[in-house]
Amino acid sequence: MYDHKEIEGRWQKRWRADKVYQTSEDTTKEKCYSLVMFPYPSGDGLHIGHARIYIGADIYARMRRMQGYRVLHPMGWDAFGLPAEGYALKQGKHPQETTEQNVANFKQQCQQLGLAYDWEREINTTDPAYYKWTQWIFLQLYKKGLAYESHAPVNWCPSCKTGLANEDLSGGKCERCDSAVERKPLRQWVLRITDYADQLLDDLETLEGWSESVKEVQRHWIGRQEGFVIPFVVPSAGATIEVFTTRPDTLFGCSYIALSPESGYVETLLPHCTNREAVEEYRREQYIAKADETVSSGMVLEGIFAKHPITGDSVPVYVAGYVLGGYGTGAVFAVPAHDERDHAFAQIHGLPITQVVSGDDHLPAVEIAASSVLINSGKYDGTPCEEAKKILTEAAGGKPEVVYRLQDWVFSRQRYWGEPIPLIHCEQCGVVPVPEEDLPVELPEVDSYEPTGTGESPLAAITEWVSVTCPQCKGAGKRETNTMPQWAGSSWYHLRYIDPGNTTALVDKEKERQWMPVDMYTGGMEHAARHLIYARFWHKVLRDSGAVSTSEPYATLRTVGIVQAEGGGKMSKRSGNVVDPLAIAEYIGVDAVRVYLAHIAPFAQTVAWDSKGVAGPRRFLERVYALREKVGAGNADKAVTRLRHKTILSVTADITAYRFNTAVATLMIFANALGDIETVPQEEYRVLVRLLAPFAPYLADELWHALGNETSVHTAPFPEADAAAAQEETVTIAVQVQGKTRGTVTVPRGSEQEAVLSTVQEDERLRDYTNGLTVKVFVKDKIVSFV
RNA sequence: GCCGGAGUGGCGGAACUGGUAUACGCGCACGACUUAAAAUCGUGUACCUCUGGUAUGCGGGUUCGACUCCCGCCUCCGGCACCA
Repeated sequence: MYDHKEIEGRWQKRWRADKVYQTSEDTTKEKCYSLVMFPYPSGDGLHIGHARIYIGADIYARMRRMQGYRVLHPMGWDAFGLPAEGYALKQGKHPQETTEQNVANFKQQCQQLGLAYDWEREINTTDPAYYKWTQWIFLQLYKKGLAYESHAPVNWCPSCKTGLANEDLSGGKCERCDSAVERKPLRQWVLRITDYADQLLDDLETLEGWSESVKEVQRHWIGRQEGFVIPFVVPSAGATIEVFTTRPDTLFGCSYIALSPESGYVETLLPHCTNREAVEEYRREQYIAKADETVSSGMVLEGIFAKHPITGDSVPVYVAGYVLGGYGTGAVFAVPAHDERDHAFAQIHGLPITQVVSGDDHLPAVEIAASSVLINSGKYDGTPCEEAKKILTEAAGGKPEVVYRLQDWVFSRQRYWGEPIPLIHCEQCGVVPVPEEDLPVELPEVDSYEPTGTGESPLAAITEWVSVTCPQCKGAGKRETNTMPQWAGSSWYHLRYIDPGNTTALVDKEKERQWMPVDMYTGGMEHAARHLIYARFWHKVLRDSGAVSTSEPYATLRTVGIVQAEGGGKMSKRSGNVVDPLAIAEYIGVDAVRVYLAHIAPFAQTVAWDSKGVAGPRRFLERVYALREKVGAGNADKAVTRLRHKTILSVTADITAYRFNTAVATLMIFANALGDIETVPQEEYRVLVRLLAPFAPYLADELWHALGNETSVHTAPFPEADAAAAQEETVTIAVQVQGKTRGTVTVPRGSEQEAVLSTVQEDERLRDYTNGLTVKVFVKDKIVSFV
């Protein structure tokens, strides 16, 4: 038994002292930027999911370093945001203090896991030297007109007491605390991410190293939809309602107009309707509990009628809960015969249901058949639907329009623990950006940082911080008191690692070109529609302002599968089934935990923890350790040498493709083969130890030194194979009769059909089977098939 | 409902562009060592009516040959969900 604790402690110290994992500046080497999604350092420490991500990326980065790449493999802390602040509140401490504690703990745990990070490049989003540049990027956005102030209703979490972006919701609830979210009009800063919607969508096609599933999530999140806008005039109010539709062909089936409760049109029309109070009351209700409202909810605007743009008929106008404020124009024309929601609404409110498309009589008939034509549509009767879309749009004075599901990014939080938004409100000059030379705007020390719930950040109460001189007119000004969301710091951190100490620029241009883009980005699928869209957006803005040279930040993306609790299901503190990777490592060693996580399943696949299964990897490492005593002079026989070359080839290919599970299996086969021979030739063992090094870095270095090496195995060259030497001299080929395998024959590699057939004849059983049959197919070195 | 992914031994999984299904590991059984147990090592381990036959979620198809390709279903997991 090897003493894993002793070995781990010794090598950790040694690696640090020898700076084994320092990033190489040798630009003659090919670069490899391997990045992991940095964690929010919670009070619970690293969990098994972190470990699986970091270990996978670590195996890859370690192999690349040994292969002679110039590897950048850094780590940092995403320490601003609601969870950090919430944790500090619970502890009754300042978030600064708890963040420092948690970071220290995480860092120690990362080091224990043997992760080969270059700690000289460690970053922390809460460090003023870091968030100076987060604020700087915000100013660039502001100056480009990509940040704007809005008073529109936002998602408000009554428990977190802050406004949230769409991306912060999950099923209409707060992603953090699961509270039902209300709609609340609030002054806020919003980023114009929709300006980049097309680029974010189109450039997905260039990301060959991304899985289709992540790209699909992003495509859907962006939700580009081509349709039409049609104007409906409301003569009594002197207003025009523009509705968005993908089905202008159904215009003759319009029974009413439905407006979102949040729609500006409601505002415009209110003074002209006779039931103003009731409508306002209804809107208020809708703002609060929107989640489970049915299609039926709605209220007519009495006295208001829109003019049908083709027939000229008067159409009633409703405010309806089912119409979204943030999609299209916030107004739709309703066709109860051909839309399920409109149909349900019309039935409840007693509105006409007129079928205008031929086909299915069972209403609402939603699908358009290729043969569908218009009916009940005046002179347009008989026109095929697709054609009618254009014709009716034109007749109605409408035009084509593209809309997106993606909405602008609500960027202010009414909380303390975040980057202050670097703007000043001046009575004379309006909104004035903080001059770049005055950055960072540091978060002030406070006694109480609890959220207020008033829609204002706790910073608003700190008068001495809020009151400033206007940089423009030198008059009295007030600081913006909202802070940025947690997503801000993580939207550009990949650039900071490249040049962590820079005080004069976001990133040095030369260095940026030396490292970007990130070659291998490893993390969780949960960020597919959040962090990964935000980071791509900021990166494109930075490209447009010349700060970065690439259009996309992450060339290849690898997402990890979830580690479930023993027997399946989610790990949770409540169920008491949380597996702590470091606690396991206490008794079986870090190397065994690493090998276990690598071997258990394909990296991207969900897998359940198996407490019995972890013994296997330790046994394997024990066998490798025991082999050192059998190492001696001499050469291996041909079979072993061939296996060595085959092993090198497949382990290298597997790690490159993140197939760690099969890489481990291959290593086990090789190690088991060495276990079967009397004296293990040194050459074979040297290869085994180096192939093992990315997986079991501690034991590998121990064994490497036992072989007489002075420097770390992690700076040794990764073994290379001779493809020819990996070739078998003989092959076993299958003999099939009518497609069934009846046996095999072993022949020299490359044997022709005649030679194979004569070998078949030598086998009594196969001879009987194949007697009188003809060869249908012969594939060299693979099969011979008789019929 | 829509989109994406996956169904292979008792379990996690392997099988590259169609070519010997079940690698590797866990578990289990038996054996060795031991006073005994643990640990370790060795052997075996898809199923059956076993000279053969049947098995990769189910039903078809293409092929000399299908886990792999095509058509139609079922189940599970993940994401989005009043998107006009």
